[in-house]
Amino acid sequence: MSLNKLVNMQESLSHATTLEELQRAAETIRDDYNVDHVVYHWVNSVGERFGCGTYTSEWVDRYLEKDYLYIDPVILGCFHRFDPVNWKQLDWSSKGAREMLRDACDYGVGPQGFTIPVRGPKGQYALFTLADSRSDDEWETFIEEKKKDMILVSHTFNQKALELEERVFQLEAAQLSKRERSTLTLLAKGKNRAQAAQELEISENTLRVYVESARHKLGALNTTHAVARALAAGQIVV
Amino acid sequence: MSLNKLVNMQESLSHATTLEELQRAAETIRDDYNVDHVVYHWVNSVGERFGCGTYTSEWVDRYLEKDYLYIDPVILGCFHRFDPVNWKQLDWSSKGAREMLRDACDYGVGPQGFTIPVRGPKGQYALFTLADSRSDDEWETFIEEKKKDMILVSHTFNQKALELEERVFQLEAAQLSKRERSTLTLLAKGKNRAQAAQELEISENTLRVYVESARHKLGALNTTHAVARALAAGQIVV
DNA sequence: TTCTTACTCACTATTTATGGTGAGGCATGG
DNA sequence: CCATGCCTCACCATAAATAGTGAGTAAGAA
Repeated sequence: MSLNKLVNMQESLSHATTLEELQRAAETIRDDYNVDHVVYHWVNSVGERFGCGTYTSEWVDRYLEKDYLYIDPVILGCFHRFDPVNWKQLDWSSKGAREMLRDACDYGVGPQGFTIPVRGPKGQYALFTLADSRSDDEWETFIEEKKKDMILVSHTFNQKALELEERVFQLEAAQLSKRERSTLTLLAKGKNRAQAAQELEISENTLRVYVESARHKLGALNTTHAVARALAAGQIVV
Repeated sequence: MSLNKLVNMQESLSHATTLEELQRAAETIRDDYNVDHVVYHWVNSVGERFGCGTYTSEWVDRYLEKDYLYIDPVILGCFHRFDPVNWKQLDWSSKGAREMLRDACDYGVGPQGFTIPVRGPKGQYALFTLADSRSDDEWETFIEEKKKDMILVSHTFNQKALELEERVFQLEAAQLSKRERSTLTLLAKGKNRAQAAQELEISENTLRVYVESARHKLGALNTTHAVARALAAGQIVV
C-alpha cells in the first residue's frame, strides 16, 4: 500500500547524507511507484546546478549539449509556479519545446511527466520530477492518486539537498545588522540615500556607513549589487 | 481518523476563493485537529502582508503594536529555513523574544508551536502555524503524528493564497525585452554601466536607454529599485 | 569588567548615474 | 502598407553615489 512505500522511502532518505544516497532514493521511488523515471534537480544558493535521478547519462549529456535548460518548458514554466504541474499543462507551443519533447521520448523520457517546484530560503530552486510513458488517462489517474505522496517526498528531498548544501558552505551567512537591512530595504524600494536617511531618522552620512558595511559583508561591488544579493540571500524583503 | 479530516479539509479549501474562506478553513483545521490556534500568514510578491487564522484580534493588535514582526523568532528563524520547525528549536535567547513569548501566552498563544515556511515563485513567503498550550512531550508526539498532514495542508493554503493574489494583480506583468533583462541582470551582478555595456557589446548610451525603459516598465524610481523589482517579479535571475 | 558589535556622525574630491529628447534601422503583425 | 516595439546611438547639464578614514556612544556578551 502507498503509505508503506512512503514510509520506507522516507526512512531510507532520512539517512541520506550524500548525493549518491539521494540518487539511490530516487531509484527506490522509481521502483516502488512503478514509473519510468524519478529525477531531482536543484540550483543552490550560489547558482550551481545539481541533479540526481534515473535519467540515463546519454539523455543528460544530450540535454546539456542541446542547451535544453533554456528551452525546457518544465524548467521555464515551473520557475513561475508554486503548484505541482502535469507536463501536459505546460506551454509546448514553441518549436524548440516540441523538438525537445520528441528528443526526450527517443531517449525514453516522457511524454508524460509531473513536476513539483520547491524553493529554499536563499534562492534555492528545485524540481522533483516523475516521468513516464503511459497514456494520458492513466497518467492523470496516477498523478491524482500519488500527488500527496509526491509532495511529501519532494519535501524530504529538499531537506536533504539543503543539508548537503549547508555542510558544503558551512554558514558563510553574512549576517547584516538591523540598520543595514533597513537601509538596503529602503534602497530596494527606490529611495535615494537622502530619503532613506530621513525615513530612518539618521544623517545621510550614517546611512552611507550602513550601505558601505553591508556592501562589504555581502561582497558586493555597489549598492545595486548589494541589494540584489541581500534579496537573493533572503536578508531583506521588498 | 486523520486521513478523513485531511480529505475534508482539502475538499473545503479547494473551493476557497476569498480570504474569509481561508479563515474558515483555518478554523476547521483547528477544530478537527484539536489545537488552540491555526494561522496562515503570507507576504505577497509586492511585499504586502496578509494573515488569517484563529488568533484573537487582541493578540494581532498587540503583536503589531509592539513590532513583534521584527523580533519574533518564528518569523525571523523560518525565513532562513526550509523545513517545518517546532518552536522549541528556535532561538529564544534574546530578551525581546522571551518577552514576546510570555506576552503571547498571556493572550492564549503558545507556548508550543509548529510552523511550516513556504516560498512562492515571485518572492512570496508564507508561514503556516499551529499553536498550542499542551506539554512539551505531548506536543512532540502530536507534531510527529500530524506533520505530514500539515505539510499537505500548508501546500493547499499556499496554492489558494497564490490564486487569490493572481486574481488581484491580474497579470500586470511588465514584460521586459531581452536586452532590458540582460542589462538589469548585469547591473544586479554589480557591473556598472560601462562594464555592462562592454559585456553586451553596445554603447553605454544604448545601455542607458534599456535601463530607463526597464525602469519605466517596472514603475521603478531608480536602477536599484528596478533591479529589486525585476528580481522579485522573477524577470531576472542573478 | 572588558571586549565586541552596532550605531551614530563628519569631511571632500572624484566618479557615476539620471532625465529628457531626437533619430535611424529593422522586424512583425494587422 | 503602416503602426508598434525593439535595438542602436548621441548630447548635455545636474543630481547622486562612491571611497576611505576617524571617532564617539551605547548595549550586550564573555
